[in-house]
Amino acid sequence: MKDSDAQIISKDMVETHLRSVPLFSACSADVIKNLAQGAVFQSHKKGKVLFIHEEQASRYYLICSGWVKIFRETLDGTQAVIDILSARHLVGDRAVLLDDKYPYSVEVVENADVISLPSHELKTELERNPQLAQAMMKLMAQEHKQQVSEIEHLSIQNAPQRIGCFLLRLTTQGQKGRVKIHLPYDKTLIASRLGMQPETFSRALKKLKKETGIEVKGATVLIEDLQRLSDFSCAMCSSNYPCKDLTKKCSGACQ
Amino acid sequence: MKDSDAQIISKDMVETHLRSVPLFSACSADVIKNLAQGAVFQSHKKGKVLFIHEEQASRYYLICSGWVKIFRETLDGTQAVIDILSARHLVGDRAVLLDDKYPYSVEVVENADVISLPSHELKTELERNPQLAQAMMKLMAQEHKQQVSEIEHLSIQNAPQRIGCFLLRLTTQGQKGRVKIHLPYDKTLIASRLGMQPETFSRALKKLKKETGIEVKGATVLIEDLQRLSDFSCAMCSSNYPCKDLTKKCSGACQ
DNA sequence: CTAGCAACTTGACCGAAGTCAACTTTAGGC
DNA sequence: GCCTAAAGTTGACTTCGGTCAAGTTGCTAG
Repeated sequence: MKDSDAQIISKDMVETHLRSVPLFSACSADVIKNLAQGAVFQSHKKGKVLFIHEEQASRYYLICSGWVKIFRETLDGTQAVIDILSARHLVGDRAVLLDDKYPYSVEVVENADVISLPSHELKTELERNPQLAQAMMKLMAQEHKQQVSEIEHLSIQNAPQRIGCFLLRLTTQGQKGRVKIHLPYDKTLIASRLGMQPETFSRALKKLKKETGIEVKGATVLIEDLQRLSDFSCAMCSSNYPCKDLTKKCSGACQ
Repeated sequence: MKDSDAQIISKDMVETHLRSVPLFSACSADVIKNLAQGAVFQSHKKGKVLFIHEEQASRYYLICSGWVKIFRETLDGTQAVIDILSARHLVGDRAVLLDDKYPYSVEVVENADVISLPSHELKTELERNPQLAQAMMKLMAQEHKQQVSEIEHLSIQNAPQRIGCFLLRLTTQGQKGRVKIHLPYDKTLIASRLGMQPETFSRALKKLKKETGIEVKGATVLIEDLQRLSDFSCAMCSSNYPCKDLTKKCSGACQ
């Protein structure tokens, strides 16, 4: 069985997908057409590696569905999972700017449809299109903020708090009280995303249940009291203290 | 005693400092002049806070000398130190792009000369100057790479390895064999920069001595064998495995 | 030169998370 | 529907790093 398929889909489809990316949403039809040159749509199975760390970056990728894992790996196989991305996210686009090697590896972790795009078109478009460059800078500044949060979480939150924060980010803005959520991918994967072992995840989730009254059944989590979960998780998180005040914007704040 | 001084220094001086920043090095004299509008040069003592997390960002800062600490803080006072910057670095410039609040606090940790600059001029210059925008994107992509490394280090390196990596980054490219280096700031501060307690730092450094044969006397560290230190520290670091091969570029690689 | 204080070190202890192994549950392929 | 493999859980144990307390060192202001 093949673990990937280069499919012929219409140019229109590719362009529709491109337009769905926040970075490109304000681009004119012409710009989208340029960016779409040389695009290849592929359906990948779990396990497919899109590219690896230190490989020269010649293409970048748009995730249309499924999930991909961004990670780095030491010689002995220890992995550090940097992030896990889903639909409408780009990956590998940073290396384009620097004409450099990819700074990490990317692997499909839930069957994914992906559009592979040549770096060159994006690079030239960024050079001649100030609006796009502006959008790119904003996107990067936004992601910088999130990475700073990530570093903070790794350094000062304990395992149950990191899980709590993760759950809160799965809720949608403005929800209150009882909320039911569905874990987007394997618990083992969530564990590595949060920088802990599966065993630790399992035990920490148990502790979180006891501390915040959430209920867990398989991949379904019932949060009995959002505020209580937020109080517990955000105690060790600087994200604007209103994070504690769910009526404002907890889930958004914990970024 | 005042802990800061707004000094009148010549416009020329300010412009010279601006030109020393990699981001601005390729800018024309006119652009530099624009950016320098409303600049204020200040000498700050240790402890001075430049700005705090969640404050609306109206200015950004250029460090001319000394050291400043970028950090986030929870309600109970626990700090996560994100980075520690010195001369020719900008801080607070990301928030400019987003017209947003600062995503962290910044405090002077070694008496520092700082130039405070209005966000507005940078923002308009980035909008109308594609070369500058291009340079900004490259800078951000570069820093993104470093932050990914930071996340990796926090998740998979232990305390002695993180210290080893820090020491390696203090050596200059291409050095070999015996190297003498000077710690740039307090050990306590290095400890927090590396996400550990001062006691842990002290013990981990002792362990690093035993494992790699380095010698420590106050703030002076004598690395007997760079390769040996690199082998030990970079075992838990994905940064291009040649990192292990110092003849190439270890210190640069561990970024 | 000296007093005082901050930085640093060391020891004893504790708790969080990692490791290893055994076991249960779940989900996908035939 | 059954079988297998992977995912998840649990227990026992270890290790690393944090905490608290008691030093020591070293700098600096007077």
